[in-house]
Amino acid sequence: MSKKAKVDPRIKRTNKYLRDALVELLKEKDVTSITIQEITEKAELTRGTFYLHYQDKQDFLMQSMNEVLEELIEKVKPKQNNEDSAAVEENDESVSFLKLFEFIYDHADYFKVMLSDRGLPQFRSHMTEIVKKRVYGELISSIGEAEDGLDIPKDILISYITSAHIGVICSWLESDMKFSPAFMADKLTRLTLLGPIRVAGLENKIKLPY
Amino acid sequence: MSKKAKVDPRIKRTNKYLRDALVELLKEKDVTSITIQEITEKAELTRGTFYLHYQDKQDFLMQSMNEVLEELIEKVKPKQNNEDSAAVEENDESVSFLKLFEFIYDHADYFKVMLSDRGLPQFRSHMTEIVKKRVYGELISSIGEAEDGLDIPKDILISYITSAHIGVICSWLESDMKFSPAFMADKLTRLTLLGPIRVAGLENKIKLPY
DNA sequence: GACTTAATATACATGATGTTCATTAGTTTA
DNA sequence: TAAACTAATGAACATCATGTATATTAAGTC
Repeated sequence: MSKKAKVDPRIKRTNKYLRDALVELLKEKDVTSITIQEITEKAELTRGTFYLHYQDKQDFLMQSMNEVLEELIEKVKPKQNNEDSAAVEENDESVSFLKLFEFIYDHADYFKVMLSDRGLPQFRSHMTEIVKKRVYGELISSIGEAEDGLDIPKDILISYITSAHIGVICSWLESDMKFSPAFMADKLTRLTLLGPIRVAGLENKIKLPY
Repeated sequence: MSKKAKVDPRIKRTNKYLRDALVELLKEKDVTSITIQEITEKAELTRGTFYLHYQDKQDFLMQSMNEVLEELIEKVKPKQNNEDSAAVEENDESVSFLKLFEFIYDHADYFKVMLSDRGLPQFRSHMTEIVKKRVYGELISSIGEAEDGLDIPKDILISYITSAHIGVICSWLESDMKFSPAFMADKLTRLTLLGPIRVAGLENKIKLPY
């Protein structure tokens, strides 16, 4: 299983330049108004070189997005009970949310612009799918496949929790990561398990309609 | 106060044609790859006519978005205690969420594409701001301006709830409004007040880490 | 029916795209 | 180290969407 296929260093260099240029440009203007011209100029490459590697702008954007997000998926994936690594699956799920925040922290520049409305819209939906899988996993591991016993349609429940997560991540990025990844992962887990009102300590002050 | 400034019927007609064409095109391809050419073709207008009313594509998109969302804001705004309308402010907030779902239901085609990743990214953030205002209003009216007493940073709390709302709305649209607006508004309120786990009836089955 | 203004038809300059090909420069390997 | 590959460059070209301008026609207003 050849993990790395010995890719020409010039290609790696070119790709890096193009992606760095993209991130730089995204700080100034939205992805729609960025041209291939501008990207290659900032990368100090010829426009022809761009077309040597990508079909068009969309292709380029999707490939660079997928590269980052596949790395994220790998990092966030719960460890398998492999041959050597003995069963350490205890707090697996909350760990995976911590890893999520840590990864985003390490790529904050990129995530901040890509999740803003200047970024590639597909990035948000891809992120949402990734988080949804983790949320789903957390639920399943807690309650099993119990589809029916719920008092609320399952997809509404999952969408509520998932989207809440994305929103908290965005507001964290917009605050320039005022809090630590560990703090955020903890608060997010509590928000979901106890509900926003109880976590805020407002359960007495608020009028519950039932 | 002249509410309507007697706008030429030809202009109204043109605008309607352009916007209808946009929605049609958005069902097939994403907003980025739609050209002014295509819009005017589908609208059966000249390209010159487009530039008689809008500076460019972005201007057109923003104006049509704002028109719809300003109407939404008006509908969702809690009724003032006006001269005539006596104080009926009882369940004001949950009513406003119901109105939100009803409005979206009436414009489902538009909201569905605009909130998807084919739509205008600014539409999502604008919607988020609108919902955030309502969420904020609901909290304030329940607990007052109590900034400090919270066990969690206020902006995290608000972001959590707000984004959860948007997510539920999106999943509802994607399911082609499987449930009624009243059902959705009710479930959403319960999800927030009781928390997702309690609403699902899972508080016994799940391991609470505290 | 006269006046006003929106829509059309047409043309034009500009700029980004995507493709091609000969040439130069950097990597690999024999 | 020289030969063989292959990536990057430079330049040219056709195509297409954009944005602007203007004279003409059609629709709405008074």
